[in-house]
Amino acid sequence: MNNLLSKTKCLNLKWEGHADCQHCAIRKNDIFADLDVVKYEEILKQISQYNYPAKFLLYSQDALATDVYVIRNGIVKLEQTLDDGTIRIVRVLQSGDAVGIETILDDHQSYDQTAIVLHGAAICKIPYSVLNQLKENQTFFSVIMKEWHKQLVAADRVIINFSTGSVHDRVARVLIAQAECSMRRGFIEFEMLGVEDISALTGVARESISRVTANFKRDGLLEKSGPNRMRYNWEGLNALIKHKSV
Amino acid sequence: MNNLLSKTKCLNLKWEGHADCQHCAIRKNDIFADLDVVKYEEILKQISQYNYPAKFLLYSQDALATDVYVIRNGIVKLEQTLDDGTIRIVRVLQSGDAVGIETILDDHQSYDQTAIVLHGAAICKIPYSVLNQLKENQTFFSVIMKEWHKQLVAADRVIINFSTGSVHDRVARVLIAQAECSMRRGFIEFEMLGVEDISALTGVARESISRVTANFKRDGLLEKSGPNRMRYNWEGLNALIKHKSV
DNA sequence: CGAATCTTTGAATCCTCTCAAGTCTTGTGG
DNA sequence: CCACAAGACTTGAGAGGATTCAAAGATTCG
Repeated sequence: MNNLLSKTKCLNLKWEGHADCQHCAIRKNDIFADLDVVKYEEILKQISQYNYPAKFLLYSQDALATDVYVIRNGIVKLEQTLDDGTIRIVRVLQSGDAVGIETILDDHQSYDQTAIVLHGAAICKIPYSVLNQLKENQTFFSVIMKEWHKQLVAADRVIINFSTGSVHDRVARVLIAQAECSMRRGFIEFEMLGVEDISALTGVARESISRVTANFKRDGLLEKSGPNRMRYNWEGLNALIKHKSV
Repeated sequence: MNNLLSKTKCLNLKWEGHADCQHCAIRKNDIFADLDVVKYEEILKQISQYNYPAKFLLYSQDALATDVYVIRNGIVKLEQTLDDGTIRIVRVLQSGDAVGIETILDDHQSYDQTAIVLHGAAICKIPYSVLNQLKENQTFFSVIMKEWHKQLVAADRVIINFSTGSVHDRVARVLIAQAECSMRRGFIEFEMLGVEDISALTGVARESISRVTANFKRDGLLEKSGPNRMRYNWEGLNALIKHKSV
């Protein structure tokens, strides 16, 4: 545990003010899409927005669940520690996703996982009290359903794409997922996950991950383009998977 | 796909009448825990209860989501087919769990997985129309939240317990989960999952599963006690895992 | 009872892990 | 701004584990 804390950052948060939900880019996916304007003002004040640095610990497993976080920009991992101390990432969440959605459960217990920011992220923090006020709202119901659903899809992705098949395939699928994510934003390069994280995401030894990515680089599928940044070869990466499909 | 259908059963359902929610053993976990009695009667009529045999196909991936099923008794697997034809079980659901909960999403799309009954199961079938009527209800909100949460816990269990570590450990954890399930009901034996299913649950080759279970039998941890039935050695099984911790 | 399906077992190969050492990065303090 | 230390990544070699293909043995169900 101390070990974990020593590797994560916890201080010096940049306060970005109250959330500007009116102009939020992801508001179409947002919890506050159809609230009436009167209640809107009061509720808004309780929501803060921060820029979190990489490795920032949002909350840890078993801590009291007090806030739901909504990712405006960036990536957050949810990880769980096994009996033998192994860490396994159970989902990777992105722009528009909710982090710590179990806060909304009535007997709002503790968080199920530890949430850590992967790449610098802009995140809104929504206290339980706000969520509680909204439970009467009709549209809130369906929006929250969708959030739960997104969590499930993310968990299933870890099972199907990242925990199945050879190490070669798993890593290829992780990279493709990363590339897809930045392709959507028009980039041809992405911030690389650390070997440690890919290992925790795939359940494969660090060294094995390293060997495979090294091969990808030699084959011209990946190319370093800066600190922690990779330029990728989209067709090449996808071909790795496609070839396998009988 | 045809291959799949040929292995599942679809016919000769025994109609068990409208659900008897008043006397339902799992009603404390049930969707209808706190509904007022007036609406109760109308809604009840739309819910059917069946006894499904093993291997029964409840619905398949991509079929239109029309009903949520609630397991009163038995086990249901949710599986997903990968690009290369591999089948992976993404969760195993039990008494009290909801199957096909994505039905409740507003744009009620298709099912995300294929649902197949593992061991004979008593299941209630709840049409979308019923769910839709209930969305106004306050307590319905929190009950449904819990159902989503249970799904996530089940998915995480597959990642952490069944997709991590050596084949030996994964199989041991599958057996322990099965044993736990029947221990809760006071039995010292349980219905064994087929090799095929354990394989799809752990992402490990059938033959490897077989080898490991064969060893468990030799070591006196498992003992055949009937067709598909196993008597288990609780301490022995758990010791397999405990020893590994640190 | 027999056919079809599912399970067990063997042997060889391939893959992945482990341990260990060396290289490269990153962040910090002088 | 450079140098150093800590941490992260790469690489090698050997051992152990898992997969594959193939064939024999059990079970189940009609």
